[in-house]
Amino acid sequence: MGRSPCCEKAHTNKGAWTKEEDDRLVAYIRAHGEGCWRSLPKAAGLLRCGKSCRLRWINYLRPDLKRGNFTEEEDELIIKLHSLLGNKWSLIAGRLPGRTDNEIKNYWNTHIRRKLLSRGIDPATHRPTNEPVSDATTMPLVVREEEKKDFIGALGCDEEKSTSQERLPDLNLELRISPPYQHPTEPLKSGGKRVCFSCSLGLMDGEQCSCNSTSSTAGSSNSIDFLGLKSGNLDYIRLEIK
DNA sequence: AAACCTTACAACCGCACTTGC
DNA sequence: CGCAAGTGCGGTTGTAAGGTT
Repeated sequence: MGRSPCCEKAHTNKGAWTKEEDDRLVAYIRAHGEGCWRSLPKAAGLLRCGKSCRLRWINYLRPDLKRGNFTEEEDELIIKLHSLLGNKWSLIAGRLPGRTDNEIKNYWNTHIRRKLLSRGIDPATHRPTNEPVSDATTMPLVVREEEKKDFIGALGCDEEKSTSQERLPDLNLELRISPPYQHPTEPLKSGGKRVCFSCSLGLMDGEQCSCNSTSSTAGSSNSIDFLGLKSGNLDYIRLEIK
């Protein structure tokens, strides 16, 4: 017996949402909060599938959505994050406040792909389109042989100790993006300034941000080039390995 | 003005993952 | 441990709007 359908398709509306449906959904979520999407449509008096309600809320009705055109800074950030993360739209959206994964995905497919192609860059690999394709160059985060050694070294695992028969331990290469770690009690580096994540990623500048950082304005020569996002020379060696 | 084409984006679908029993 | 339900994600489709012929 297979999985039951997520909703009773015979009794649900499809297609574009009406103003009345939007109002009902917003009113219900304001009163009861998000969650339990499966039971929400019935409780809110909507003839919609729970998934459809969730999508409508997340992508269109949420009050914290930015809407409007993407800025040049957002464009560049999306390109750089995509080169790091690939088609992980939800992760990319997590770095762009007020933007949704669906919005970024659509924007990528309609605008940025073309923009990169016009620059002679393959949007899938982020490499020049005229560059010969090989296994070592097709994936954004492929670790080449010489770089594997760096990884092993960074993990504190001496390769010489592992015989060819010995199986290397399974590595969890789940990547987490975070600013360089600074211990709260450690003396401050970088000219006595702490690193602000928003500023170093270019999401805010020193004046907008409450970090009071004067040296972290996007583009400033004093600011940290986090993972090479500013220079374009991606530095995944510094990505934290769990 | 009409037909056709292109673009943009909302919405759907199916699969994978997580969680609870 | 296995199963089912619930949820989230990414790929794809449908269609309205605008542009071109």
